[in-house]
Amino acid sequence: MIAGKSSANASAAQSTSGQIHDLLMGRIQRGELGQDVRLVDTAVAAEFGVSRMPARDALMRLAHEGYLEPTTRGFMLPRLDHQEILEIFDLRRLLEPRAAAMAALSLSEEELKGLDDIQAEAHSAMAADDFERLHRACETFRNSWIAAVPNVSLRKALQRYMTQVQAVRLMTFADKANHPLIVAGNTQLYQAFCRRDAVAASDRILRFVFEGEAAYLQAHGEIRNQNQNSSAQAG
Amino acid sequence: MIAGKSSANASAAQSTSGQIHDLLMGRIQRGELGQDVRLVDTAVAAEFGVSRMPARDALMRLAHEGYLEPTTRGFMLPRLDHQEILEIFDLRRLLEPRAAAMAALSLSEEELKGLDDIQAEAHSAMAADDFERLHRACETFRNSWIAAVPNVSLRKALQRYMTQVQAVRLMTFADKANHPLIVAGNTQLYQAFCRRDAVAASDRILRFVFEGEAAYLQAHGEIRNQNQNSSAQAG
DNA sequence: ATCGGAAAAACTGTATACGAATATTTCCTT
DNA sequence: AAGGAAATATTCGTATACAGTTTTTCCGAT
Repeated sequence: MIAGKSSANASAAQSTSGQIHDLLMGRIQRGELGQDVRLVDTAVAAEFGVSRMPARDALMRLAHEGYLEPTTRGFMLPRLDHQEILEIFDLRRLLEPRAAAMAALSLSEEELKGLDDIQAEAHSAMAADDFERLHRACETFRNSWIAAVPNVSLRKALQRYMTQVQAVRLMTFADKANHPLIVAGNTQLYQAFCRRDAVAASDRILRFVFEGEAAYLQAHGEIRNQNQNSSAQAG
Repeated sequence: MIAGKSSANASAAQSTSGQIHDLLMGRIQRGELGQDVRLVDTAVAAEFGVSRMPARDALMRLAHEGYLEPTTRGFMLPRLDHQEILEIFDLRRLLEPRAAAMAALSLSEEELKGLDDIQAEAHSAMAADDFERLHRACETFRNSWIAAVPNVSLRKALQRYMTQVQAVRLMTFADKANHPLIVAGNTQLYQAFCRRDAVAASDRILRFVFEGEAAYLQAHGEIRNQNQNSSAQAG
C-alpha cells in the first residue's frame, strides 16, 4: 500500500487514487519530473504497491486537470508550443488583474504577514544566489495570494494553467538578470496589497504578465523568428 | 456494445469510454437529464451493454470537466449555489468580451452565414412560440461564435462552465419576456461580427452578461433576499 | 403510529486477467 | 549499409470479481 508523506491530507477519507493523485501532483508542481519522463500506469502502480486501476484513475485525473498529457505510451508533462504559451499569457491578462484586485481586498493581516515572510525569504535567497530557494519563494508568493482570491471559479481557472505558468517561469528564471525584476515586482504587489489598493495591485500584475511575456519572447527569440515565417492563425 | 447516433465522431478511433462520454455529454447539454437524476456506473454500463470500467471512466471524465458532480451514490448534475452563479457571471465578464472581440476578427464568411441562419431560426421559433427551438437556436448561436475564438486556452476556459451557463439560462429563459431581449442582443452581436467591429462585439457581450445577471437576480429575487441575511463572503 | 437498530441492497473502489493496439526491436533481403 | 517486414514487448482498454462503504428497507419495541 501507499507510504504517503502528508498523512494530514492523505487521511482515511482519501481514496488510494486520490492519494496517488496528490503525490504525483506534488512532484509535478515541484518540478521533480523531467520533460521526457513517461508515467505508465503499471509502473506507478508498482511504485505505490497498488493495482493499475487506482494508478490509472489518478493519471487520468491529472490529465484532465491539465497537468499531464496522455500518449499511447503513458502520460507525459505537457509540451506547450509557442502559440499555446502566448495564448496563456493572453488569458492571464484577462484573469490575473481582477484576481489581484480581489486579493488586495480579501487578504487577511495574517496572510499579509505570510507574504512579507515569503518576500524576506526571496530577498535572502537572491542574496545567497540560491536559485531553488528563490524559485520556491516566488512560487509560494504567487500561490499564496491566489489562494486568497474569494471567487472560487476564478481561482480554479487560474490554477488550471499553473503548471504551464511554472514551465515558462523556469525558462525565464534561467536568466539571472530577471531575478531582481521579479522580486521587485512582488514587493510592489505586496505593498499594493498592504495598502488595500486594488487598482495598484491590478496594474502591477498586468505589468508582471506583460514583462513575463517579454522575457519569454526574449528567451525564445531565435526560435520565434523561425516560427514567424511558418505560423498560421489557429481557428 | 454501443449503438451510437453520431457515427461520424464515434469512429473506430474512439474508445468505448469516449463514446459514452460524448453521448452522455450530449444529453446533459440538451437538458435531457433532470436535476434529480443519478448516473450510476452499473446502470450506464447496462444501458450501453459494456462493463463498468468504460462507463466509470466516462462518468469520471464528465465530472472532471464540470458537467457532473460525484456523490457517494452516483453522479449528478451540478447544483450551483447562488454565490457560485454570481462568481461565474464575474468570470464571464472577464473572458467573454475578449472572446467576442477575437471572434469578430476571426469568423469566416461561411461562419457568419451560419450565424445568420441560426438567427433566422431564432426569429422563426420566437414567432411560433416554440420554446425548445428558440433555446436550441440561442445555444447554437453562442456555441458557434465561441468555437470561432482562435485562442484555444480561452475557448476551453469558456467551455468549462458552459453547463452552468446553460442551467442559469434555462432559469431566465422561463420568463418569456426575456426572449425578444435575448434575440435582439444576438442580432446586435451578429451585426458587430459582420462589421468586424471588435469593440462593439466586446461591449455587446459585456452588456449581455450584465443583463443575464440582472435577469438571474430577478428570477432569484425572493430567495436572494433570504440569502442576503445569511450569506458570508467565501475565502 | 413512530422510532431505532439490524439486515439487505445498492454502489464504489480496487484487484486480477485477457485481448487489442501500438511501439520497438530484430532479422532478412537488396 | 539501409530499408522493409515480421516478431516481440509494452501499454492500454475493458471484463469480471471481490471487499468495503453507504443507503434503504424491514422488523420489533414502545
